[in-house]
Amino acid sequence: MRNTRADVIAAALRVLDEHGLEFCSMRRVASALGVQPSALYHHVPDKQTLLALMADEIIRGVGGDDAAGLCRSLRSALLAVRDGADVVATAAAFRLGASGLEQRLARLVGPDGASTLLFYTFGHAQSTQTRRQAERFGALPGTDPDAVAAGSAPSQEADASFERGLDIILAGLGRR
Amino acid sequence: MRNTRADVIAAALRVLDEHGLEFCSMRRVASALGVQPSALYHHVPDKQTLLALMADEIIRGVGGDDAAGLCRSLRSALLAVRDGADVVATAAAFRLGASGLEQRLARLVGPDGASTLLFYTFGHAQSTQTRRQAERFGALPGTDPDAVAAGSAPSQEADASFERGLDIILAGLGRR
DNA sequence: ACCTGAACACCGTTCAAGT
DNA sequence: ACCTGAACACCGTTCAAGT
Repeated sequence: MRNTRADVIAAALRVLDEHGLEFCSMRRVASALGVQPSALYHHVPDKQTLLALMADEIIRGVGGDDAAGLCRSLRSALLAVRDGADVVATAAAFRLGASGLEQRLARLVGPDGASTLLFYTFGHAQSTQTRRQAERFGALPGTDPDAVAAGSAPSQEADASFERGLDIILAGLGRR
Repeated sequence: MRNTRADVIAAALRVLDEHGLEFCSMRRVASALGVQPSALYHHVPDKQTLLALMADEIIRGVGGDDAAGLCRSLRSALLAVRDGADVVATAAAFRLGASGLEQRLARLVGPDGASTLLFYTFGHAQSTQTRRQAERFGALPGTDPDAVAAGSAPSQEADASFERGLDIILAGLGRR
């Protein structure tokens, strides 16, 4: 037995994190595995399914006691791998609601609160990752080069911004 | 003068609406225009720029007096063309904040309120469009076939769901 | 200015065939 | 069961050349 499905998923996540979603092709995953592209189809029916399996892996272990904790945990899971928010958001649209995460949230804040929190969390994470990549090679207007070089200022402000938006939604949920 | 940049954008939007983002390739836009693929590069530097121009066109005319009206107007613009939410969300990430729409919102509800509302509106619209497409050929679990056939029930519930989430965020914003 | 034709370096996926 | 090799129908983009 040369490779297993778990090997394929792990290799795909490595390629994703190193090169980004745009270059995470079946052919590249295959070559990262030292195998022909066609070999992947023995483990996975198609690319869409592979992306869904990657998404499951990315959000595996997300948890928390309250709504805010759950959202923070989800957010940090999405930000842990390059383009993670994109991968999970796209895949979650097909497999309804990110692996029961929506149900867990719904139990805490109701279905409307759950979807509102999820849309916000995914949107904010996607925006953060897009900005990160723009800074990586483009020098975004209005960005302090030193702060970018330090690598801490952008994520610090992103964290604070996320908390402020979260507070707004939670305040709205409390009003009933 | 055979074709202008506006012709290219219009053709691209037609292809998008008929076939979806997945099949909205430079080659298909070219053939919709009766022209060779390479001809497009006389009007547009690359595909990413064409998508940004399409996004500008999609949200052209979005407006409103208050935050809720602005969000509703944006939402209906996104839903008016197939995969519109995806196209605008991706392009808006590069050209900051959907053509000053974020600034307009920020003036009404502050910067955190603006981004929270935008993340929510884009996320909800994307989810609605993904569901629509799943229903189009896959029969989503838990969906009433008659309601799908009628074509009104899904969008009616989507509208109501959008309003409920909007209310939550606006209530949270009012609390300050 | 606008377009053609040909090429380059890629894609996802299928399928017979090997071990 | 797992993989190779070759093929098919696509991509985005470049570039010389035509009118």
